[in-house]
Amino acid sequence: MAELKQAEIAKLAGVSQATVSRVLKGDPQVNMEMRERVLAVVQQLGYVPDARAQSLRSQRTRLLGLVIHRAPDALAGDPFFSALIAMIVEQAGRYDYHLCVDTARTARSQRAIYEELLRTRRVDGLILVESETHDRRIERLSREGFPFVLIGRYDPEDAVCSVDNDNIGAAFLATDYLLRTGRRRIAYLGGPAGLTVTRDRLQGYKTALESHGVGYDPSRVVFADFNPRSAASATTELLRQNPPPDAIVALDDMLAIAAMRTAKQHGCRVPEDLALIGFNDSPLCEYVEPRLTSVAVEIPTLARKATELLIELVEGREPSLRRQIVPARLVKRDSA
Amino acid sequence: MAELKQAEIAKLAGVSQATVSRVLKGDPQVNMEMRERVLAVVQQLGYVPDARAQSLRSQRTRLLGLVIHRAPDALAGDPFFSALIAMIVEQAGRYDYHLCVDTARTARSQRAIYEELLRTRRVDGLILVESETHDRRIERLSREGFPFVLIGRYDPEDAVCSVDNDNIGAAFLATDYLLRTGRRRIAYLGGPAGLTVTRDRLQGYKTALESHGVGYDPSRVVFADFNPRSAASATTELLRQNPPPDAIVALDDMLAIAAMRTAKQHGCRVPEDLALIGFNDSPLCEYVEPRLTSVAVEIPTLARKATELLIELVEGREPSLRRQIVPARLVKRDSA
DNA sequence: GCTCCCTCAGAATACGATTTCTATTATAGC
DNA sequence: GCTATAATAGAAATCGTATTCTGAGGGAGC
Repeated sequence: MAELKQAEIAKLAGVSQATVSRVLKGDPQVNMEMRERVLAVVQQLGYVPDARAQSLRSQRTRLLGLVIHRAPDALAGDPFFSALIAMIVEQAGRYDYHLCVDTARTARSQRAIYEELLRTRRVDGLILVESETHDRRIERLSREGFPFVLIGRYDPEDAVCSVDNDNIGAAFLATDYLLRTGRRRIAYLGGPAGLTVTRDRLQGYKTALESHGVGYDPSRVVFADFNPRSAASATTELLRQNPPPDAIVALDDMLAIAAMRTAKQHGCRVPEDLALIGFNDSPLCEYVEPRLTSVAVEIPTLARKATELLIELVEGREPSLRRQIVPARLVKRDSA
Repeated sequence: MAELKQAEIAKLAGVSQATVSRVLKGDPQVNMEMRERVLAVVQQLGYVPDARAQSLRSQRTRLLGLVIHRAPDALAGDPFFSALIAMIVEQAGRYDYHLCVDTARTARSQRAIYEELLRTRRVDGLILVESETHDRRIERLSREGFPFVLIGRYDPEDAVCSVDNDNIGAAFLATDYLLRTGRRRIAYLGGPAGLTVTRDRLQGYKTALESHGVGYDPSRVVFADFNPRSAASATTELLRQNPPPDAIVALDDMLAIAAMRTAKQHGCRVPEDLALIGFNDSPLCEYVEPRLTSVAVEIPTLARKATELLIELVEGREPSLRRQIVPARLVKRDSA
């Protein structure tokens, strides 16, 4: 099978190469007879245009980028990301885009990877997750005018396109529920302190406490990295207090489950002595004992909106809504 | 910031564009003085070559493809794939390759996506997972001479490059362990019957039974799709038998955990009445109650070898080993 | 002193598509 | 019947880099 190019098709169809291109692009300026002649040959040979050449000429790769800021092993067990990736891929596919996934464990390699993706023009746009409160990537990308969408929130820059869970509302929901069911010594187990999501949920937690007239006690707030050891030691710190908390709102299900294990090891009964609420409503929740109550964030919606928004930016349309909030809801199970 | 091209750099450094290209490619045929002059300008302006142009000219995109044959929602909760993706990305990055992830839920879209990735030359090579016993993708790719590596095994074609867990050995390990601990009515809960991995592990299971002189009973073998309902109903089918099995070897941890839940709902005690062993040693195992005994497959090793093998193929080197087997080991916990 | 070869850098071309420009033909308008 | 205009397809330029081809200059060998 000889290498297929538009030139070959053109020769076989007895037209010029420009015409072949026009037919394939659906240009209306080409008459029926020619169009059919070309399409016949294209069909017969199964010709598909070379994406590399298209990319160069059109300055578009039809590739979107997703960079995940975690070491591969911290990512490995996390169902949030496989869901996110799957949904973005799915959604991008609808518009004929593909997804390029990268990871970057260290801060240095993070910058390098953004530099590379941006400068080499390998991708048309980027989806960012796990933003920090002062995020150099975001400032950089904004300055360069490179299309990107944030999954999460970013305060300083107002023009940044973002799609976010209603994290403040979600944490409020969880904390409020615990308060209503009689808990009073509610602790907050956050992720890394620099993450926007950690701060937003802390905010919702505080607001709920206030609305019930329960004092906010900073010693009941701890932070952990996304690994079991860190989560366990943070939980232990909470449980050692006197009196110990009677409930924990955790940043995500993995942390909540790690806390559950630790609590059990300390002889705590869940939910009698300690109520637990996680985030993400991951499949895990159903499988642990007791089943974990969790705040469901709609990952598919999040992914869909982010992807659509990014594609709008990439294709130069002005998005109708630059910031979108996806509501969350509490899924009650047995742990709280 | 004006558009940066080699031509601009060349002008500023007072050399030809060809020289700039040569310097950046590390061509030894260019003397020190010029090299430094060019590099100075490159550094100063932060110039990085355009990947699209490089792709067209060199006929290489430096992109590898991974196509996952599951509906996004079946993928969502599965930690195996996030681990796999993370590790492949990591490994590919070492060689300056990126990863493009696609999903394809239906058979038709599967073929379309392979067609597309292959014909458009958007990726340099493909990693295939979850191969079937008669896999048209594989035959197609082989015929076209397109570089690809299989994670899994494929019998008919001998020249196919693949990296696989020692699935037969692993299932033997699990089954043998159950037999040694006194179980006799051991069932096998497989995935979709067409998958090679389902068959290979069935093979190991059978061999172990035979080696202990325990008869193989086909009614103790059931298959399920990768979703909780399917797993639950397959398990129920097993438990309804008389006498019911006293152990289940499941194809993966998700299935094993689904089986565990179902068994509990039927009033079965685990492991007293029913022992359970899963596969993948995912983080889940630690979190369920009782903790799940599982066969650990080394996902990082698998991903690393597959990626390295694929890159060898892509770059036209003859790989030293076309088929590699990664050993598995049993991680004993509380469920068996 | 001349040739030969070697080193090295610039000029030119190729990669495969898209798009602008140009030319041809047909049609309309008067 | 002649020009103005549209419709349409071919020719040519372009995207930014890699590489082949070409030529200039210098050193070695006789």
